[in-house]
Amino acid sequence: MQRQESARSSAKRAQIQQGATRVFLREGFAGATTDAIAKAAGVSKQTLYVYYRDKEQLMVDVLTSLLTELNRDQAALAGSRPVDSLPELRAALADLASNVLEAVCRTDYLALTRVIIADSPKVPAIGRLWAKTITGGVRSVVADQLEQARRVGVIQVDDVQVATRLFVGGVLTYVLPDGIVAAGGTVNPPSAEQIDELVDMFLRAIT
Amino acid sequence: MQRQESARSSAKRAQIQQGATRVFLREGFAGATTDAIAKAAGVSKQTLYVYYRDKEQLMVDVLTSLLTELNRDQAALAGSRPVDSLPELRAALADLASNVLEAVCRTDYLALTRVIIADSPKVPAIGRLWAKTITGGVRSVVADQLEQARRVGVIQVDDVQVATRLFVGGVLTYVLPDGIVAAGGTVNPPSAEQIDELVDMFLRAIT
DNA sequence: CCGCAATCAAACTGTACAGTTTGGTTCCGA
DNA sequence: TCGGAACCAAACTGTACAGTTTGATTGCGG
Repeated sequence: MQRQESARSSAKRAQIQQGATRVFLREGFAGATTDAIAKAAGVSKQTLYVYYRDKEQLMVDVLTSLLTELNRDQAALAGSRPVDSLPELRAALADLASNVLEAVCRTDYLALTRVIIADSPKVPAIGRLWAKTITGGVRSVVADQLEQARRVGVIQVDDVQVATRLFVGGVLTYVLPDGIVAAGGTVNPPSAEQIDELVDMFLRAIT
Repeated sequence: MQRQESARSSAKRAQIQQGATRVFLREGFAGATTDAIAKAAGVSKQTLYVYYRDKEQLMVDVLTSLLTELNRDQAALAGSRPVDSLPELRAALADLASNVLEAVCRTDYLALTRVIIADSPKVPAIGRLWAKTITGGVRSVVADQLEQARRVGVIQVDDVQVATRLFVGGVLTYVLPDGIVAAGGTVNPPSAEQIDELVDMFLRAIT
């Protein structure tokens, strides 16, 4: 039987998680020393090993938490309003795009992505979780929105999946490839005008 | 005065580079031990340090070579035919897309990307080189093609840059986010039909 | 107030690895 | 055939670090 964790000890665990998160995102797996993690968490190294078998399991826990949290945020976007006119769809897509871009531009997020990419060969489970929750998540939100618009005849499009890829790809390309290699530097998301232009162009393709 | 390198010694250097390339792409910077590199290159560890000051400089050299080589390949695509009709543009874009996707799907390339992303915080120069040559390179090829088509009136589009992003993003999204975290596994590029559909859809946006 | 459980700091152990040193071997030019 | 330059294998050094051990300290339930 799994032993129940007391309030006190689960608080400690959270404290460790928080500290470890900071260090892992800043330094990556290899660069993060257990001493640094313990210090960042305000916890003795020894305690750290009471809660986690080893460094790898700690990182898996940290990344899993971050991903599920991000996934929750996304789910919030997901319940996006049904549309029944073109201007409404336009607004919905622009909104979606700017939300996603803002989220992605947060330094944390870029750091997380970098860490996952760097270490996914070592911890494939995390890579798969990432693919499912994040990229897959955004795609499914957009696809749902488009599918709904198609059903009510706002747009005409043969293959919603292809349309989704075109849109999501176009949006992400503003930030991803360059932002991810730009050391610690923040990336600035594109302006509202740029987003609008992209959305307009995309809509022309599917109306 | 810089001493001239003999034919013999530059052959050794190339040999070291080749071995190091294999190991770095497979293991990343941290994971690649100098012993493994020496063995893969068929060279004594000692010789390795005759040619390179340290591991970091060796990796910079390896990545720089790979990037400039890739850049050359791309330049070959760049001199793409001018078009003066829509079907020609369609064919040119589909061609471009399938070439790029094929290149990107090669395991080497994905591994290279992963390594660069992982280690760019440590070696920012490489990150910048990557951004300039690869992502920037593809974008500029596409932008040139579109600009030319616009000049001769084949397409109408306000902002060629935005259109370029939409297209390149749409194309890359087939492979990048998932392929890069999928451990060593190869990714299969999308079928010709999928590419065609994407191109058609894109063209509808800009005609 | 007692005693146990959680925590702590700090020192310790073992291993992995970058980079060096040593002492030979091969090969090439004179 | 000699001498030196490039190369080799293997052993060595120093450091960084994951994980452990030790022995003291705190704080809470009873």
